[in-house]
Amino acid sequence: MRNQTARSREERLTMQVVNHIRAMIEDGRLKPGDKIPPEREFARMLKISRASLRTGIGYLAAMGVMKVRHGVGTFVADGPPEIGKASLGLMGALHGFQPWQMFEARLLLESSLAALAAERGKEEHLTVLAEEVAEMYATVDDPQEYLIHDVRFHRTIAQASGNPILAALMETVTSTLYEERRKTVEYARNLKESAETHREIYRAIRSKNGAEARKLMAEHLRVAQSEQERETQAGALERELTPRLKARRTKSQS
Amino acid sequence: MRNQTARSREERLTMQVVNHIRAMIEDGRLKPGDKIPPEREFARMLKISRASLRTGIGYLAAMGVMKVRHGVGTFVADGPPEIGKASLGLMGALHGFQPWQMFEARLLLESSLAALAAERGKEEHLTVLAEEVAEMYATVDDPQEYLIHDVRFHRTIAQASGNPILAALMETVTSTLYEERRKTVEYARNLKESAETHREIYRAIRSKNGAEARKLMAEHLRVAQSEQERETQAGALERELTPRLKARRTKSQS
DNA sequence: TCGTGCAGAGAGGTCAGACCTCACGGAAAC
DNA sequence: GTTTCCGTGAGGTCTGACCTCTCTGCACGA
Repeated sequence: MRNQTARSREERLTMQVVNHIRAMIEDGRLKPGDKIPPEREFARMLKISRASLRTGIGYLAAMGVMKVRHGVGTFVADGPPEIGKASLGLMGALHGFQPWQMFEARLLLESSLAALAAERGKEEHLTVLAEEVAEMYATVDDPQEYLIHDVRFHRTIAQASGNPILAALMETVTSTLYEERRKTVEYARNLKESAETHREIYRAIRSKNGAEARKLMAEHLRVAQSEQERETQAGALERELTPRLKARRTKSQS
Repeated sequence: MRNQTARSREERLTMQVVNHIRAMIEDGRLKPGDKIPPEREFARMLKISRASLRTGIGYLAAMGVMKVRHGVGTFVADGPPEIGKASLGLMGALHGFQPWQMFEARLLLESSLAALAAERGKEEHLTVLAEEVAEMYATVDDPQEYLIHDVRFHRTIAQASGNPILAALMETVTSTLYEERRKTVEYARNLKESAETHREIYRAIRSKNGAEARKLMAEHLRVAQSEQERETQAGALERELTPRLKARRTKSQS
């Protein structure tokens, strides 16, 4: 990787930066959580201007591969993999994605994920699932808190499936839905019932019953979908009846 | 009545640009294929420096929402939606994605997509599918050309499913696999048989037999996976046996 | 008439360096 | 011991000049 000026005519500097970092990741010089050199220094090392380096880093950041923290530094992402998470919203606006399509995608992914988790789930995953279920029961009166464990439960199943790609795809779809849910979960009812359902899913996975886990998960998500629709409506209704909350400008409500 | 300037604390300029363009897309001022104003002019309009504007555009380009063409202009993407396509490779290097996981994800998505296509496919989609199958038969002796129609066939099924989100997810996974395939397809055999399989899938979809379509597609992809593995091996083997390709001077070895 | 080639305009790509803002940690003040 | 303040390092933004790529249209020659 000396001077590969040969391909310079084909590759913009942005891509050179991306490829350089990609190479560093591939041969282990960079691992999730690592910090890359300061921009000024790195730019000098690569013999390019800081502006160009920043373009490349911006590209990687947009894809979720790097995480930039103002005043601190730039790091390699270390959380659960997310594929083009931020773009789903944009693509949605661009191509007119419908909510039901989102749910359909989720249903498909998660029910299969549950089945895989039942087949391949390790003891450690089962433990976490059990804990999250317990937490759900314990927080049925605190919707926001409940939601956190709900999300974790589903995320753990995704991990237990043993396929990080599918897990990442699920994360992509779910995160958008989750944003919406956080605003409406206050209007939820039957959280107890919801916890009950999660427990059943857990039991199916624990007993390695893939078919059952798939079926329960699918059903759970169907219920969740109609529940979400109801909550959204309830939220909209209340906001209409009590506009005193704040004349906050709802920037977009689809 | 705080304007957007109030949020400068919270939102980096990059995001302002992204949100501005997002808004333009959402209210229809921008549609796929449209060209945005030249950077210098646009920057003046938004009252920010060209550098910042470029950062924002770079972000959108990275996510596949915009397409930048040197010397020509910047456009809103107009092809089939792709979610974080470019990032899959990076994420793979970062989290160690395995080929079998890629195939598993594909199998899951495409078999369901085929089932949905059987249920919802419109006449126009069926027509295209039929054409592609015909083209496949016609190009069994030209692997590269065959591949093109192969890809189109699968893409059309995705479109026919009526769920652009799932289609986009499939596109994300498949494009990576496709890159690999293009290099090894030369070593393919049984393209005729492959065309036959596609035809059967088409027939299942045409007769609105979702279950059958799902089953055939799943089977097809399993075969495709092992075939890919064989081709890769064949390719590697040949490259090993004939290292002369690199030695410029073909000193009459044949 | 037709084709070729080249120059100019428009638009994105890169650069350099100065200055702003933020996060953090250690020193000074209380 | 706790709190406050400020220096340092790192990312964020700006300016404006210059480079490179595309496309187009006109002039020239076959």
